[in-house]
Amino acid sequence: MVFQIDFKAGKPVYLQLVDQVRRAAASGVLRPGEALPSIRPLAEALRINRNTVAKAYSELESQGVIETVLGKGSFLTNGGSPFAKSVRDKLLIAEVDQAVVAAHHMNVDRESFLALVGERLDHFERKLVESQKP
Amino acid sequence: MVFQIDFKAGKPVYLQLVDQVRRAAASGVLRPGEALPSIRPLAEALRINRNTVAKAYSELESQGVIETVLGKGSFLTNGGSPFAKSVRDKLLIAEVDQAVVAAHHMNVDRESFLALVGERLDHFERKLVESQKP
DNA sequence: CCTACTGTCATAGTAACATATGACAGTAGG
DNA sequence: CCTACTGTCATATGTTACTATGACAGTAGG
Repeated sequence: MVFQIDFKAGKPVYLQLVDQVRRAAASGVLRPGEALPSIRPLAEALRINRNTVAKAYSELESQGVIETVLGKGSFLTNGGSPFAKSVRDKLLIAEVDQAVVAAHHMNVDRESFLALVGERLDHFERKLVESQKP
Repeated sequence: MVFQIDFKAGKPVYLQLVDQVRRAAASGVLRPGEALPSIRPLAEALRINRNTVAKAYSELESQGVIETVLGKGSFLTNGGSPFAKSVRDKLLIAEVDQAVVAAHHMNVDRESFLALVGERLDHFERKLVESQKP
């Protein structure tokens, strides 16, 4: 698992890490129960501070993506966020709406947009299958 | 046009305004050429600072959503963002990916997700039609 | 011209983010 | 037990993002 930090991205570093771990989990690159890189080595590899990685992991734990045990490490949960369904639905709708608004504003028509969504779904499904082969 | 600010949303106030104006533009609630609320009255109505509104409008102008004339006001452009197509595509893909990852992570399957996307497209198309009637 | 509106700029204070460092606590293996 | 690994906490520091305040500049109409 290789992570990548962009300092001039405008987005907070710790949130970049959160997103990438979530993506790795969603695409199957990281599997349930699997251990994440430990804080100190990962911080060194990414050239960022221990506390920044710790903050990202802490955020991921509060989102229910990982579980962390003092002295042992952090591990992917077997899936299923801790959010109530209604809350999750609202979050998902908000995400979808943002993409839909962006498409509208860029004059992307319905068919093109649905095609793009299909493409991206395929893209992640492909990564998921690949990661389960070897 | 009524805007709504949530101070405990975690998201910067000026970006909340940007999103809402973009949504209003995308859904047709605001039409090309139409004047936006002027900075000071809007700031007062929303109980936020004039400069916060000004910053939102400035951001919207740099995104090509509105045009603003000193002493006259700010107006919706007749559409078409100033971004090059490739840049726009990357932005749109990033938006879509974020929604797709969220869906994956919430164990929402492909069909349900596509159904949701269709729903939200309908939702905005409906608002667009409604706003063009009267 | 003057007043009332428009947006704009300069400045300053507060909060968030990231880093750096040191100390502490639990776990595993020699 | 001791050492080396894990995560956690507290504190300090610098930078940047955000918000707030007041002064400035262009426009329109009486």
